[in-house]
Amino acid sequence: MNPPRRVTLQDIATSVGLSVNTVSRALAGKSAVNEATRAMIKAEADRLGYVPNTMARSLVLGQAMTIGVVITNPSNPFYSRMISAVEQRGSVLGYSVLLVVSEENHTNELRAVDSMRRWGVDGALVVPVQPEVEHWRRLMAAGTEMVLVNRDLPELDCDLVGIDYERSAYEATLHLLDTGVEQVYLLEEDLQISTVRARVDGFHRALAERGVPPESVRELRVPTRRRAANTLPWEPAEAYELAQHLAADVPPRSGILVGNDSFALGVYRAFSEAGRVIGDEVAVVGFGDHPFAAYLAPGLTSVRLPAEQVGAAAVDQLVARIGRRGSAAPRARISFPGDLIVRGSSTHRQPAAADPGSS
Amino acid sequence: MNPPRRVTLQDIATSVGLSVNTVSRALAGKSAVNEATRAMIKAEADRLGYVPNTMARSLVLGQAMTIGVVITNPSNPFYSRMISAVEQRGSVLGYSVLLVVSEENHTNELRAVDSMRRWGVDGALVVPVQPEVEHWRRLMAAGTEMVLVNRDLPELDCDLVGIDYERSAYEATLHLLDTGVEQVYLLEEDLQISTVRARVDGFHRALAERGVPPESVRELRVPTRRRAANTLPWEPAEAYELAQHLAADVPPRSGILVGNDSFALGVYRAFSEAGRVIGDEVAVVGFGDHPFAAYLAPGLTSVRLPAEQVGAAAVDQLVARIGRRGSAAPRARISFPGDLIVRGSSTHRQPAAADPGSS
DNA sequence: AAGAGCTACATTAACGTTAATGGTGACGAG
DNA sequence: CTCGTCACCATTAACGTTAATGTAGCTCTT
Repeated sequence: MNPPRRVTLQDIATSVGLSVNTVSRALAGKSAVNEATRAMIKAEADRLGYVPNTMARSLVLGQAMTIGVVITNPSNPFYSRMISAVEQRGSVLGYSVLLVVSEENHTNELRAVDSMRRWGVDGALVVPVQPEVEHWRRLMAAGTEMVLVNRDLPELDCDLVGIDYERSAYEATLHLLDTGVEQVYLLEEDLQISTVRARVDGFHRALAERGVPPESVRELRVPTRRRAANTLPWEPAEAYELAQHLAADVPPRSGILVGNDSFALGVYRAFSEAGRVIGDEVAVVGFGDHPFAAYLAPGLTSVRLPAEQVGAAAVDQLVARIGRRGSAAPRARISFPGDLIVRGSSTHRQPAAADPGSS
Repeated sequence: MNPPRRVTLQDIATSVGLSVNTVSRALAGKSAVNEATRAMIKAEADRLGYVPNTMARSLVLGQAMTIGVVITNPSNPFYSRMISAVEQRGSVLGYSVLLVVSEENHTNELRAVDSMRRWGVDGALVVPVQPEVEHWRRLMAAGTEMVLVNRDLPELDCDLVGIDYERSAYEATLHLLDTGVEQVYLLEEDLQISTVRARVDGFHRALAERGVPPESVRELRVPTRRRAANTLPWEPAEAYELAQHLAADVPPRSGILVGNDSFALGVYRAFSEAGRVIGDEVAVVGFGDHPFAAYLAPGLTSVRLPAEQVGAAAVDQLVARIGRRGSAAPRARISFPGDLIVRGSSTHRQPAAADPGSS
């Protein structure tokens, strides 16, 4: 009834009457083993149901064949898609994924660093909660390769794989202005992170380029007061409350750029309740192209983010770093473009498009 | 420039002039160590920046202090919330999380089993892709404790922690009937999994209890032909196409129970485009209470699922199993009730409720 | 035919940790 | 004074794997 003891190389060795090392080399496909012997050993290994012990192997090889992934919140569609890609790509390259969820919480980040160090992961993919960097510095100082994902930490000398939010916001804003809006609003997350900063920059660049006067622009931050422990960090609820005031004040021919599609949900509801028509008198553009974006009425114009590409590229970059350990390669910054998907929410004075959205 | 060699017990031992074992016992808080000596050792450990090597410890202790989590798709809000809870609860109990994403793909499940066995995880939390069980049987036979989450595998003698979908569907259907609908539709996932079966059962029980005649009922399966590798497994697109036909045929005073909220998105769009009013002539009830449910127009009535509770309970159950290894405790089946959140989509002949939804 | 070189295996050591067992000095009891 | 006890620490072995080194037997050379 006791759990069956695991089959080891020793078991196979005893069974076939050879040494442990020969069995190891045979199964590892190395030379200096007679092919007939190798076949015999492999057959016996199969028969006994041998599975190599990764812990023991990692211990002696000095590499864990594991990458740590520190994510803020898997409920964010961007990150959930990214996790899938990371796990898939990692497995192709022979790496397992050790997951830690920070929930935008600094204490959890410290826990993550501790966990990574204890396991001796070869590298870590990190979506940081701004702005502390000391713990990450410790992790890197301990010899763990690290790649930031999506969010940058300017103070940290570390690779970054993410999205060109500045350009995406720039293009989204231009699109908003092209629809003929006269008043422009920005609804952003109230977080001190690089992604928000980049989107705000792109927003400003577009406004400057088109000579939009300051009085035609208003920037708002949606407070991210967390309600419970396990709620979404970017609740539509917060945006909804803010948008209720907006729905009462906003003049016709207005455009709203929202930092993420969840906020857009709140805006939709607030404006709908106020009897104001999105896509007609008010244009809305979001970020993330969440699964629901194409199915709202009207469809939500949104910037599609290549989360899978980001995840796969981040793994590749990290594994490359692991490969050339120690060599102080210069900091890499890989960014992917967003893709503006135009739908009914930003096609003024037109009925909602029938197409679920295409690039 | 080379990565700094990791600090080991030996380093501390040499530094303080004691044996490795004494240092180990001192740091482990065990007896047979002078308190003054212990303090001195701890100080030196801190000074050198010692971090215990989990691999080495796991190897000698014979337990990995790791639980494997095999999830089908983190983009499903239910699973993403569950992952968070699992990771959090696991960390409290001292367990790390090794994540594998199956993407509803059997090959990935085989890969997951292999990974779990190689790592020698103490236990695994599994959301299975029906209906093969052989590989799971192998995993359990190898001594890995296992708990199924959300989806059951009747053929497997294994704990299950999930949702009482039968009861939830029963109640949701009763609610639908209570709103006065005369024709009832069921839109379900086309998957051979226990959750779908349970919901269908609950649906039928409610119909039977109210004596709804067969000609007033229609059951439809939304084909889950995967479009690309990394799309959602339950794309609203599939439901949308199906609902387009429905929107043309469905008589007034109809009710539609959909297996998940993503499908509801497709239904909303199809009916909206057909000029039919949800919540007025057609009632819709979904499953999952996805973040967008409260923000659609009208708000989507949906069954809220306690994903966090399921995740935490699954970890607890697994850890309990690990604790009493080998003792063939009987199969446990823990299920949590869903919570029907009534919103505008199922309040016939009434304007959309102003409240974002409460239990 | 003897040394060189090769093949095919065995032996030994190491990775960092914990558990089991050994040993030494101080102290108290008889 | 001697023996046992206890506190404290050292020594040894073990977990399962891989790498480095050792060795026996064979073949090839000259």
